[in-house]
Amino acid sequence: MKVLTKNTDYAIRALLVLGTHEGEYVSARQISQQQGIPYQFLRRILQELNKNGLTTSREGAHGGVRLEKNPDAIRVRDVIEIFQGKVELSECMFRKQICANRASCVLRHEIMRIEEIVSREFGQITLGKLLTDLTKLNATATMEHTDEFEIINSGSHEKTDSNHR
Amino acid sequence: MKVLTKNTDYAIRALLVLGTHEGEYVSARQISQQQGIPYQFLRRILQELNKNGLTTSREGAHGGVRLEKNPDAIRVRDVIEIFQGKVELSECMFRKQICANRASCVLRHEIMRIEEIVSREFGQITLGKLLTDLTKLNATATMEHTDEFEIINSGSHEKTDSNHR
DNA sequence: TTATACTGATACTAAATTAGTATCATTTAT
DNA sequence: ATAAATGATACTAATTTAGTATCAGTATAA
Ligand code: FES
Ligand code: FES
Repeated sequence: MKVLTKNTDYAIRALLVLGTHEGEYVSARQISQQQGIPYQFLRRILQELNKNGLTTSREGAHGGVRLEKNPDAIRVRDVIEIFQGKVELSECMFRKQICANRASCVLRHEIMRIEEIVSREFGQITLGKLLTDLTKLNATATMEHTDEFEIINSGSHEKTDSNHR
Repeated sequence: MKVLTKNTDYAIRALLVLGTHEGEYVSARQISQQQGIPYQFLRRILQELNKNGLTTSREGAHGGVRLEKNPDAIRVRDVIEIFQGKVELSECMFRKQICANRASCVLRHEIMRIEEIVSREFGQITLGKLLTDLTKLNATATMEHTDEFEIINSGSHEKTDSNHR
C-alpha cells in the first residue's frame, strides 16, 4: 500500500528546501542536485506548485522558485491533493445509486471513515512543522559531527542533462 | 488516493457472501453473478483466500468455497495484506541508511505514524462486524419493500465465458 | 549583443502495477 | 459418461506512475 507517490514525495522535499531558504529564489537545478531528484521531473513538479500558488518563480539567470505561502499555511494534505487527488473518493458516489450493492456499501462506509482520519492527519502536518522537526534533527546530528542537510544516498539517476543548445 | 484495489474489494465482497452462507460451499460462478465480479478474476482471488486459510474449497460438482475461519477472526487488514502487502512500508528501510536524507526522514516519520493508524483501524474491522452492518442495513431496507442482498448495478463485464468443452 | 542560466509549456517514452482473460488438468456428484 | 466445479498458471490489456526531451521565452551579466 503506497501512500505517497514520487510526485508528492519530491514536492514536499522541494518545499522543505525552499523553506530553509525563505525569501530566496532557488533553482530547480540546485534542488535537484541537493535532493537527488531527476531534474526534468522536478521541473514539472515545481511548475505545478507554482500553478497552485504555493510558490512563485522568477525566470532567467539567477531565477528560480520561492516559497510564496507561509510554511504554517502549507499542509501536507494540500500537496497530496495536488498530485494524487482528494484523499476521499473511494469511487463511491455516496448515494448516487443508493447502495445498489449493499456489500460494497457496508465496506465503503468503513473506508470513508478511515479516509476521513487520514485526511485529517495529513491536514495537521504543515510544512512549518516539518521544518521545525528538520531543524531539531540537524541540531542533534550536528553535535555528533555530521554534515549539512544534504543528500548522500541515491546517486542521481540522470546521465547528463546537457541543457545546452 | 486509492485505498483498496479491486482484488481486495472483490475479496471482501466475496467473503461477505460466504459469511451469509456459513458452513455451505458456494461456487465462484454464483458469487461472480451475484456480485458482478468477473468470473476468472474472482477465481484467482478465491484461490488466494484458500491458500491463506480464510476459506476452504471442495472440488467437483456441487463444490465451491466455504468460510473456514470465524468471521470475527477475519480482519479487513488481513485481506488487504494478502492482496496489497503490508500497510506499513513506505520504502524507508527504517534506519538502514541512517537518515541519509534528512528531508525524507522527517516526512517518513509522519507517514509511518499515519500508516500505523490506518493499519490499526483496518485491523479493527472484522468480517463479523461487516456482516452485522449488512444485516442491519438489509433489515431496515426490507421494511421499505426493497429486495434481497443482490446486485443490480454493473452489468457484468464478461461477454460469454463459455466454460464448456 | 551575445552567451548563459533560468522558467513555461507540452509532448513523449518507459516502467510498474492493476485488472482482466484464457487454458488445461483434475476432482466429484449424479 | 457427463457436467459442474476447483487448482495451477500463463497471458493480455488498461491504467497509473515515473522519467525524458524539446523548444520558446526571459533575465542577468560579460
Ligand atoms: S453509501 Fe456508497 S454504496 Fe452505499
Ligand atoms: S528513519 Fe527513515 S529516513 Fe530516517
